[in-house]
Amino acid sequence: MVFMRVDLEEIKREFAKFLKRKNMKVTQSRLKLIDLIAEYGKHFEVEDLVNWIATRADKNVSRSTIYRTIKLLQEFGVIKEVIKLNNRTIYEFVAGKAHHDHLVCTECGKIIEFVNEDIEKLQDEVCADYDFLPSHHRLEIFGICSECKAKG
Amino acid sequence: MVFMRVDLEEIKREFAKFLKRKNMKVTQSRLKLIDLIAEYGKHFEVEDLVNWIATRADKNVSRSTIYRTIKLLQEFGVIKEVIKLNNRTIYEFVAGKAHHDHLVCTECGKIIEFVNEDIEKLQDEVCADYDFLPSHHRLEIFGICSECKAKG
DNA sequence: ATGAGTGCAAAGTATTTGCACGTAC
DNA sequence: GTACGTGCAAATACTTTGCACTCAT
Repeated sequence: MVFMRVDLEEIKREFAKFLKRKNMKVTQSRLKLIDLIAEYGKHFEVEDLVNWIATRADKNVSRSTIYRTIKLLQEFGVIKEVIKLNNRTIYEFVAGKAHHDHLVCTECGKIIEFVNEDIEKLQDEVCADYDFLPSHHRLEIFGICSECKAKG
Repeated sequence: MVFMRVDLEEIKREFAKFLKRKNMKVTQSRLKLIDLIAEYGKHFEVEDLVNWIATRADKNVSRSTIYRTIKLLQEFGVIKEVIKLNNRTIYEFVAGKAHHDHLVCTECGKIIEFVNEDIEKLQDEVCADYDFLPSHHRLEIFGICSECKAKG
């Protein structure tokens, strides 16, 4: 269980505003899903999340609604697709976190986050060179983590 | 039609060696696929490639063999997964090319390649900091390209 | 009240696999 | 000759969608 430093209630209030701006309804399911994702943990795959939620008799949200809401939460910005490896997509709950990139251990699957301002700056320079207007980016470095390296 | 500067025959000879090293057979299909991918063009999605190949009565290779061989070609290093966007995977024929990263226009789908040695160096530094042994990486910057920006 | 949201099951995509036949070695 | 590779069709995995019912406004 990971405790988030962010205020979930605050996120839900902001999400409600976001929905209203889009003339969409503020439903129980949509708000519940934020709680559920926060409780589930930081990184997740949709399928695992769906199965986990299915075991919780109290807070049922269906597979379709989960998929539909995840799209909204991505648009809202509280969730991001972070890793695309093989055919798996790993999402991340990023509320209140600065942008960061990832080191992915191909041995044990561990995901290490890092921030490097210089890399970000260089990316902006590259974009400027190509007259390209960046909206977001994804940097994944695959390899072997310290622990797996030690194990051989 | 993109003309490759690399020598396809040379690549096929090397791929044959690679297969022999793995005690696998050097088959017509496996070699043909290299020609077909080179002819098809630089960036491709498997499904499009499969459909295009299906139209060529002379050089048929089945969907299963294409999927199976693409894995081998990735392992061999002549093909890379470059973009993962939505549920599409775009592969790239990278023979004889230096490593590079991509700017992806979310408007028109155009892919611009760039190389930035400084970014690569900084990545190595990050890995060193985390005692992480990198094998490869993928950097995708999404945004609007110059032309689409001009169009509004 | 009414139109958007939900859950279900069915339909789509993309990819993998089991099996009988074909081919490289 | 024999094991590996291939093509086919079926299976799998993930995601989307049509529809009847429900709920937010």
